[in-house]
Amino acid sequence: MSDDVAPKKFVIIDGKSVFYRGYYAMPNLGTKDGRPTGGVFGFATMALEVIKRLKPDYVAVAWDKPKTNIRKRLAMYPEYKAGRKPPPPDFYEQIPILHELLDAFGWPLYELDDYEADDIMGALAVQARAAGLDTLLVTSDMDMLQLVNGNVHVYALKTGLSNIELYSPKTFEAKHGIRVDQYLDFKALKGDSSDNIPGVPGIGEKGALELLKTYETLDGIYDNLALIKDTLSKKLIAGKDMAYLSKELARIWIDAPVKLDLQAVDGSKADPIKIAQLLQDLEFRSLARHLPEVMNVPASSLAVTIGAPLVTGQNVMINSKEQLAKFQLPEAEELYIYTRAAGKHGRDPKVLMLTADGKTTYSFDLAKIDVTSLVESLAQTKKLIGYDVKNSLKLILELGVNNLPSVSHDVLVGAFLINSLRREQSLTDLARADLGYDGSDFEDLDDEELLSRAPDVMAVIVGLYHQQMTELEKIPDVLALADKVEWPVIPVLAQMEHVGIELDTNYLAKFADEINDLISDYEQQIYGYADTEFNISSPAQLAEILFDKLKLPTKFIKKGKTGYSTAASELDKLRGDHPIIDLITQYREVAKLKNTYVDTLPLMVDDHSRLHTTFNLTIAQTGRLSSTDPNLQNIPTRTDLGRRIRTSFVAGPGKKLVSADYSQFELRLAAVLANDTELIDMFNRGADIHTATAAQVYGRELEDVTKQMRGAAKVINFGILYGMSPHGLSVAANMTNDQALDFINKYKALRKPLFDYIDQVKVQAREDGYVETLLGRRRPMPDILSSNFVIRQSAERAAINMPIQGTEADLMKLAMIKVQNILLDEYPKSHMLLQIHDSILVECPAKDADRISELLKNSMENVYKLPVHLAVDVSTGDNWGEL
DNA sequence: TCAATCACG
DNA sequence: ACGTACGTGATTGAG
Repeated sequence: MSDDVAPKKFVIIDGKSVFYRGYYAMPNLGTKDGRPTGGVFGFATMALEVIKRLKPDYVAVAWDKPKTNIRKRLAMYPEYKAGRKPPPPDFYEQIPILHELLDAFGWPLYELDDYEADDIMGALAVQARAAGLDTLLVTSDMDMLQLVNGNVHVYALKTGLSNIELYSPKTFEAKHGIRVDQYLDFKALKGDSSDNIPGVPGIGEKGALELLKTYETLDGIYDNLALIKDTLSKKLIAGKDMAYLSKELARIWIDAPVKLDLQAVDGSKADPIKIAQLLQDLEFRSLARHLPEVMNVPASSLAVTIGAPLVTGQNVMINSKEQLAKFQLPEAEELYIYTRAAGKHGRDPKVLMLTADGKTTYSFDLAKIDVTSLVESLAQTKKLIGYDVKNSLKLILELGVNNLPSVSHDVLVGAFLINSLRREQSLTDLARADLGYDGSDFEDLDDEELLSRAPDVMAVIVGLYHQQMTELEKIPDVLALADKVEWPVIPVLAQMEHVGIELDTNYLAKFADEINDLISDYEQQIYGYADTEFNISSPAQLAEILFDKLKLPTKFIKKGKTGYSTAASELDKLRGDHPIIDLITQYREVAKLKNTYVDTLPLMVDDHSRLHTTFNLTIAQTGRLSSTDPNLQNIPTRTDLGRRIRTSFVAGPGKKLVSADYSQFELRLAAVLANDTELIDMFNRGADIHTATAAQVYGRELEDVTKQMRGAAKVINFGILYGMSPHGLSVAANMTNDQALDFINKYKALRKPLFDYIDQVKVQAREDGYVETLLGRRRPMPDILSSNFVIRQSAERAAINMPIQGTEADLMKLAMIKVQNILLDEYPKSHMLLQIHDSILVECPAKDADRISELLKNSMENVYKLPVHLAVDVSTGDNWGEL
């Protein structure tokens, strides 16, 4: 292919359909000062994609006039497009912005009274063909297929905002069995509910396709009515007028009085600087960043608009003993720090960088020098500001320094505290999003490159820190939470991750043998019943065996996208129908244990047989920790077999494990948050809360409460914290819907303050757009105003739960800080090892076990002044399974 | 990469 | 008519 032969490309965008996409996909998108921008964002995203992918020479945008009266079609059929709702006001607010954007691109907008966008596109396409152009129509409207021919192509909008795909006639044919030129006749028969085009009553998609496959065209069908069976031909005769009317309604006109002016649609007039400014103003930062690449212009030409280049200072590289000996820590009390370590669990320190203000950065090559004594002095005198400071503190611990500096700010955690919904987590992502950084990924640099770019890294951390402090000062509660909880917990977690927990791999190896025997035993039995070997772990294959081969009843079984569910809750409904069900359940239990724990945990221990998890502070929307690699917060406890995994977690030689659990932590906190004095009193009297609740709901004496009553009360006591519905209760407590409804009503009357509180949280979420914990941690709740019922309800349940679960998380962190302070002071050989949301696990010298138990109970129960008594249970043993 | 499943609080 | 309890992470199979 040579350039002089290739025809020029003319892209015509169906503006409104693209705009609508964005408008509905991102209903909440807006600038900080409140201008809605969802539709514009959709259009801008698509516009960049069009430039990048289609590389057009000419571009035009077709638009339905806001008050088009589409007179001609209405004259034919007054109901045309009836029943369409007008778009809401924030739709129109965005139109002037769109005009600005089009102006920057230099793309003309074609709109005409009495003509729909379709017709304008049709007319332009025909004229473009005459001018020898290749025309690419970008739209989600399949009606455009009418226009397809050798020079006119349709690009369909696929899912997502920047996804366009050539809608080729061949694919169309393969999928539907008719050609694109039969599309208009197809629509004439089938109709279109969205445009209110009637079609032939009684004929739908299937019938229309069949007829057209046989008789080619609408005329062909009516010429051969005699050959069509009676029931169908009657419908066709009755609907003949409607069919031909529909055809005219759906026909795209090509005679709209628009004149294609190649000068006007010349795509090369786009002004990258203007576009960049506008995108920046609309706060579409990621789009702005991609602009240089999309428009094929140097990034530097747009640097001023898409983000000020980093102000970086000088780099003082320190990679020899001599240089290190001369080095003196800067005077400042607060130091910025960034570190990198390599190897399993960061065992191998590589890079350290420090600065007091970003002007002079000291970068240390840890492969060449030992900074232990430097780091030691750091610990005594400095407060740190960094990115993922926990990681830096672990590097310090790794060097053998146990006295950690305190944390003054962490830009990773800070970004999360300010907005937990944002996706950016890596340093590079944060720099790009908040500082307009447009360089390469810091994470991709090798150690040497990273050292040489230390001033950039530090400039980013300094920049993020100042930006975040400005934000945090506007939300003093969150700032206080950061200072009291979030920063101080970081060294605690660093220490826990560093110490790790011992795993008895011998015990686990023996358990593995048993498990393997069990698994092959279950496998053989299952294959026997199935009369074939298959992959029991594949839900697809399992469903086939159960429901096709064994013909088990599917009446009550949930159906997902991929077929019938084989989840435990569904299999439970089939118990008793076939012995294979119980076997599958048991197989799953042991297979899970084997794959997730027994086989994998031993591979992750260090030289001392200890496991080191990572606690993440910036994942859980409620403020809880999460644990990864391995996750030590979901070690089994609910079954006998599972508990044996816990047994393999042991105390080191001469030591004991002590666990301390808050009892009914969340329900107690709910009582406090709702100020439900009766519930608080019950807790403070030391009552069995579920039995007492059941007695109240059923109007019985305590001793007359049956197991079942208590069980139901327990379910709702927990369910209430998650916004449980009557249906949920009936399933979980195994009662009928009516019983559940009745139960909930009585409970509501009994716990009025609790329900008032729940309502109030929902109101607050709607008014403020966020909910918060007792200590001020926030969770944004954008979906609380969703027009989608299901999404809105789900947001309401999350909103109800967050203050409770989040306050639990906040207080637990406070308790850990308190415990750690005492341990460091008085029991330096004792260490917290794990936190599992409402409990902590401590390892201590055997002789200290009793005192540590007492200490934990005391510190945790008195962690925060509350009207409710917080009860903590402690227990001691040689392994976790005993506790 | 996603969906399904199941481990925990 | 819809879907049905919050918050996580790891593994597996399949596209």
